[in-house]
Amino acid sequence: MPRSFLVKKHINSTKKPNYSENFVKFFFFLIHTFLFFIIILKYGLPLSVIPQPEILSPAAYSPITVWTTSSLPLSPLPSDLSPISGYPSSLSDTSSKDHSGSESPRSDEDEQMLAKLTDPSGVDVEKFQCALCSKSYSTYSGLLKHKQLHCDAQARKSFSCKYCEKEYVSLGALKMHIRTHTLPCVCKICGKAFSRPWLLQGHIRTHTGEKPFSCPHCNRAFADRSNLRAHLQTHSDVKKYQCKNCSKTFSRMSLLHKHEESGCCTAH
DNA sequence: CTGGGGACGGGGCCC
DNA sequence: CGGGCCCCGTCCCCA
Repeated sequence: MPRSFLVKKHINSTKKPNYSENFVKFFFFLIHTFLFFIIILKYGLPLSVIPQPEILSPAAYSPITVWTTSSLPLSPLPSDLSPISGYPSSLSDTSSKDHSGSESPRSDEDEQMLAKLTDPSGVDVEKFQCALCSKSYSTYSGLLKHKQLHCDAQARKSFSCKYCEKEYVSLGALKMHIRTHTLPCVCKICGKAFSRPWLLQGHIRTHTGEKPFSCPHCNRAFADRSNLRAHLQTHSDVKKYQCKNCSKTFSRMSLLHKHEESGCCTAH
């Protein structure tokens, strides 16, 4: 039963691109582009005036881009979707804070603007719920950060191994896994290959006879820490693994499995 | 058959 | 992001 925390879980088994989501992004891009030209036509095009916040603040967009909690876009606006520099940068800020909803002081203004953007009347701004995991946040920014860090990442990112069928949620985890296929660490003595340097080190001890892990209860020594740990169980009165049927305890899970397979469980 | 040792795999955590 | 180390676990072998 190998642990596989990093193995990607197929939340909705989507390796395919989300075309509907892309369409929504494109739709908002068109709206923003259209608004941008409307503003240019209305106020002219002196470049020094373009970033005027009273014109280009998100509040200026609120009559058009009001997002209710039920119609929020599933993914954050990409930076290239924002046609103006005055748009709140926190929308695409993945580097600050976690998804717990606690906000940094520097983003308070953005939060207020987002609250206006979301609901100018100030009514029902406490509830921003993730459609995937139902977690709620008091601000839209909090919801965005949550989705960027967790749910969207889980749903979108998929790093597949080219040697087998495994998928991982992070590139680092995938790279680490690929080493189990490429086996870059080779023993100079016998030529055996390993995925990681410390595995090779442990193997070299089988050649040198080095046993750096000593038992404090007897004079035995081991080349592998895990083997020492298993050995320590033999000194313990309380064995770690217990049979549910006969309450007999074992020092190793493999011994418990053997015991169960030998018929203890079926005998009861 | 059982208990224990040897060797090793793989993911997580920390720096 | 990568390396080193830790922890948990498995498989095989032998007394």
